[in-house]
Amino acid sequence: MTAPAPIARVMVDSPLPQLDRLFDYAVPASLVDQVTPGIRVTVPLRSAGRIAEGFVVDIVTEIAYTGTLSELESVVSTVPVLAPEVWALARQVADRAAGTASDVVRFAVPKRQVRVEKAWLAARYAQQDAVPDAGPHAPTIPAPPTEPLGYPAGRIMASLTGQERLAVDAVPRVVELPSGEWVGHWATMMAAGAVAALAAGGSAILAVPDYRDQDQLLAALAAVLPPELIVRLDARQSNPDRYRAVLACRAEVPLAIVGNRSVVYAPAANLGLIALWDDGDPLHTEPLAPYVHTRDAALVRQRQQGSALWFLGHARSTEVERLVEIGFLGVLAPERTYSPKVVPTAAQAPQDRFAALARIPSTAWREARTALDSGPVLVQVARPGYAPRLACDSCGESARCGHCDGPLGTRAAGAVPSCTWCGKPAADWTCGNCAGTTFRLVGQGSVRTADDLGRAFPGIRIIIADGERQVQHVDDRPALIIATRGAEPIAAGGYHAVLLLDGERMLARESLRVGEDCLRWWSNAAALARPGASVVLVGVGGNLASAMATWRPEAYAAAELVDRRRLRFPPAIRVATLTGTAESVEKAVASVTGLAGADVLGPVGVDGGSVRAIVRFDYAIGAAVAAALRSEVIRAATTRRARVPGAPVRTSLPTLKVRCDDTEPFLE
DNA sequence: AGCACGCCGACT
DNA sequence: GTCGGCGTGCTC
Repeated sequence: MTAPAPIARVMVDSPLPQLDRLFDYAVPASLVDQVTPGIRVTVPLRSAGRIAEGFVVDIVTEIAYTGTLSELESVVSTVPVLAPEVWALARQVADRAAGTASDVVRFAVPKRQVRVEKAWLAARYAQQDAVPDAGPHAPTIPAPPTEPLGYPAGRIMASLTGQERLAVDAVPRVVELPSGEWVGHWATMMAAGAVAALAAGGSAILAVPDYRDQDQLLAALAAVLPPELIVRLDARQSNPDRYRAVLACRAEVPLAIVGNRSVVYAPAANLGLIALWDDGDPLHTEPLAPYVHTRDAALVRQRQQGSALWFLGHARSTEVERLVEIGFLGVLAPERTYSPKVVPTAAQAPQDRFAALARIPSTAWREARTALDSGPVLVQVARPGYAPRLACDSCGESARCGHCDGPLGTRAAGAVPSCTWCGKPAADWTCGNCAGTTFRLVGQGSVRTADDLGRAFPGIRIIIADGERQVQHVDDRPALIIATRGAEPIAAGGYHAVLLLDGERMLARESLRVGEDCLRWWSNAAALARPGASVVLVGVGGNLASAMATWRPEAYAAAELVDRRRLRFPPAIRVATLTGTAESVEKAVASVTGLAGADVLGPVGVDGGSVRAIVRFDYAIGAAVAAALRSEVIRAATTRRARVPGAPVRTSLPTLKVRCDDTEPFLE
């Protein structure tokens, strides 16, 4: 009796939706001992001639397919780069988003690096040959965290052993690490979660939105874990480094894996914790198809692998609030209330002449004046540069770029204005409306605010921190730090006062999420203040100001969610935007209109002759809607468009695009 | 994507 | 009769 011939189930590495399923191939005898799940192979596709790359995702002996099987063409390498749990994750994430698994696998598996693979294989065989347990470098698994960190004793460890899903209210403080570096308290909390996971025998995936956050987290981790247990995996690394990191994740020992959004796809087989910092930050939204938010990928993965799941933040996103309200997430709050002293201030005319000079209200000016006697003061502004906008002096029209029609701004006092879109300087500008040649400045950027404050506070050190001038840390000496939102440095010991200046301007942005975003920007800045320091919120009232003043961001999120439910806006429901030819969008709409719990807005015409429709659907029918839309995408990709006489024979543009859970579906 | 299969007009 | 046009559909 011969053993049944093995059959490899292969995911073809192609972006085509019609190839997004498994293909079965006979494993030739010459390759049998090399073929394992996760390896890269090449396979013939559609009779001889065409060779495609793919990943073996499974090896079976029986399949439903009754046709004649082709054979695997070759093994690209024996390194199992697509871990089984990552494949399962990619499949389900793609299904949920009506996308293709190979699009998701792109985030999980970097481009192949032969040198890195060879080094990894060599190290693995060396390890296998070595005497077991003899490694002098065998890392010691850390003991569970003992520091209470402001949370009830034992809760961190309990959440890991109980595989709890939690919204964690971060402590709005900065803390000093043993190294002398100051970081947000949240970073030490995430590090504690990682230590707890490792102590319980599982790896931790820690996802942060940007590199500044990542630096804080890495510093906090370095204080509690040996470096060999920390893996950095982010998009800023070179491809070889990323590839090395992905392979390193597959170690026997549990690891702390740190990175930005795509780290959620890291191949951690034994997963103890997935923790996300600041899930409301738009950087957690993947800008590539199928546009899956890190939060959603984490939710899928948590269910598949059964780890603990933490969403940490100062402000609570409406998405997390919804999950709390339906009982899917518990809440872990600090043992006592840590609230920054927030002082909402109307944008009243300043009485003080110095304050008038800087256009800041008297209250804010007084707070800054007092605080500057003893330490650094943070001033948060909305925009970088000098004047974010220019207007024609005679007719008042906004000044536009002569090349691309983008808005003009200035970067420094007296500087030649330049386009904020294309960057081209506009040396001899004439108004397109009235042919005027002089303009006036509109609004204040970080540089102009710094100039004004410099005059109001003569002799005070001024530091500007924005996208161009990155400043991560400042010391505890008196200084005015003018920072654009999200670029605030961390001050040793915390700021002695925080002024949030451009609230009105930030709120003027047209967005469904504008309130949430502002609350996030302001509370993240407020969390950099030292205990007892004043946080002055200028020119903002209403429930946003009271949410800040009472430090109850979840109350704001809850109220916001009530509105979204009433209006049937996300995240109360899910949405999918369908873009494409009138015919394909109509068909896709028809495929979901029969489902109870789905309704459609549009279609309406958009630029370029396409149309767009928005499907709103309840979470309960998400799988059905995504499946229906996905099959419409395949249909649109495989059936040829009806020929228009006289028009070009065909275009290679896809006739239907589906995007699920767009954050701003109703704008554009 | 590519490439084979298939069903209608000009050719030896 | 059949050679080849490209529209249609499939890929283990």
